Amino acid sequence: MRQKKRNEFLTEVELEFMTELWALGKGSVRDVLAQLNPDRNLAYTSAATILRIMEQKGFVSSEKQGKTFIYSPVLAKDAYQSRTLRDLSEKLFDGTPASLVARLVDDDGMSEEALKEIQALLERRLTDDTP
Amino acid sequence: MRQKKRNEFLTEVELEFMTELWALGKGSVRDVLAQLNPDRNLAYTSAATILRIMEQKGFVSSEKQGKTFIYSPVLAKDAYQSRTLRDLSEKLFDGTPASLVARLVDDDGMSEEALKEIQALLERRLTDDTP
DNA sequence: GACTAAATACGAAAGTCTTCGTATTTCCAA
DNA sequence: TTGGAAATACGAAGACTTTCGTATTTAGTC
Repeated sequence: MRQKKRNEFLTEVELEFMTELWALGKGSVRDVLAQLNPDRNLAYTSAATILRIMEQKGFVSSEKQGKTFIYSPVLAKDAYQSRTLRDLSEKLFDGTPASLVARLVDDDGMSEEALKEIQALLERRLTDDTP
Repeated sequence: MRQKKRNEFLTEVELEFMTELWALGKGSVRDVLAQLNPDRNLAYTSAATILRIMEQKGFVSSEKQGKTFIYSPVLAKDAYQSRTLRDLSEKLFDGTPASLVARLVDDDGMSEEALKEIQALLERRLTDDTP
């Protein structure tokens, strides 16, 4: 029927965990659990399972410290951000990143400051490494 | 165990279908199916099921034409793009859209043309509606 | 009104995701 | 060295997604 899918993207909970690991640099199950919103109320074993699966999928690696696994991101946040934007641009913005930015800029949420910041980035990018 | 989640986002297949409906304006099961990549090889009944579920979820509406349902997007593409960007910005870019654009601009995949296009957008936005 | 091709309705199957409980392993302190 | 607390391993349950086959409904034709 349905074929197995090899997904290069994090699930919702995996992203939640990875975000904490990116912030921490690395950490044990308990470390990550401690970073989550207190209302989260996730069982310790659930967190352990999630990290174990993330390692199976290759998103994190681990080393033992005493009897505890210390997990580290294999995938850098920058790289994952790029990967995600590329995918989103393809799937929802006709493969043209400019239209993505257009939508973002058209939305009200952006301050003049933020707009200028981006403009400066572009300026730099266009002048710095033009062949 | 796990609580029901009321998701405002399209699944992968739903997005695939919605993309065709956005392009078509509206269409029957057969219309949408005809737009998909020929290699897709999806059974007619599968497509019908997907659209029926999308209607249950409120993403599309339908009207009968003869014995056929004609489906229309309820959610506009623009609005969904905004919704998606807001979510992505929150979850992966610390809630600062500027950092999202920064990542996009730093990536190699972008042509000078695309960069300039974005620059023009920002220019326009900054000059047009500054109070 | 009955027939038939086309459309819809629905349930089931297989995969993924998320959560947790139970069982097992492991370190270390007494 | 052994008892126990803490950690890991694993299976299972329940929700969701995607796909399709079978059953039913329906519009239009003779």
